[in-house]
Amino acid sequence: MGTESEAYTFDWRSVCSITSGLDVLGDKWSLLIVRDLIAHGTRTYSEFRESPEHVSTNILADRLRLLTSLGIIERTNPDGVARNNAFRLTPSGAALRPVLEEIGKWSQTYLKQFHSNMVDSV
Amino acid sequence: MGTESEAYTFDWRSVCSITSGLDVLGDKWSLLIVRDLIAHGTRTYSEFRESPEHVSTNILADRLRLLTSLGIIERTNPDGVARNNAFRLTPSGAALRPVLEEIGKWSQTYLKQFHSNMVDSV
DNA sequence: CCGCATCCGTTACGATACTG
DNA sequence: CAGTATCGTAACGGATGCGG
Repeated sequence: MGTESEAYTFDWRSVCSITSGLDVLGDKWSLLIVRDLIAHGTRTYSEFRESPEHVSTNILADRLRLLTSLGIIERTNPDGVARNNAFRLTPSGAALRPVLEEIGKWSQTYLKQFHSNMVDSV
Repeated sequence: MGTESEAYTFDWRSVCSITSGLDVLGDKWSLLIVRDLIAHGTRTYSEFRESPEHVSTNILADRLRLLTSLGIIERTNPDGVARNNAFRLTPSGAALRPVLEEIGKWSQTYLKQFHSNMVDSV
């Protein structure tokens, strides 16, 4: 298939806003990219790779493309070459902070019994 | 494999609380089960199936088992037969309400341009 | 009927190797 | 350094079967 792609086509499962949010963000990696950008401001491809969860390259590239196409993240130098061209949050992406905060608070309260060495974040 | 199973074993990707939350809830279905229980109080297996997203039976059974094993949901009649034995939220599950609210608010603000007939919920 | 388990084709994921 | 190609594995999703 094409090496370049815009136009992610979404199959929205229903008109429910929660469902639609999960259609986009309901996976194990997308919100971690947002987390890294909240924590660090900008982040290059290889810096994302250094995060402790160690996302694989194809998943990372796919999610960066997806989040970019939805206007959640963007390149810091849109017209530059990819090399050392970092990503940052758009206002849409920055608005995900409360989602991450609530997930973090819930996990610390209700998941610690299953995962004792858990730690704060964001 | 076994018809009965407790003991879901989790591979926590890191000590980050957000990551751990996504290890558990980072998929397209688990939080929709929680949504239905917030909206309706209790819900039987077949009632979950009637939700507009139409989860398939094996996924639903798997998620109900997972959420139960983590103490997020429970049977209304723990010692009764499965038939017409509804599920409800535990305090842990009820505490996920702010997560769903934030996802819903974000989607209504930033996803409506991609999904115009989206609607409120929870 | 209701609550699943099983089967099976399709899609997504994940590790690694490789390229401009 | 920023990805893409490949390929084996796991998850998903629909259909169906089956016991209670």
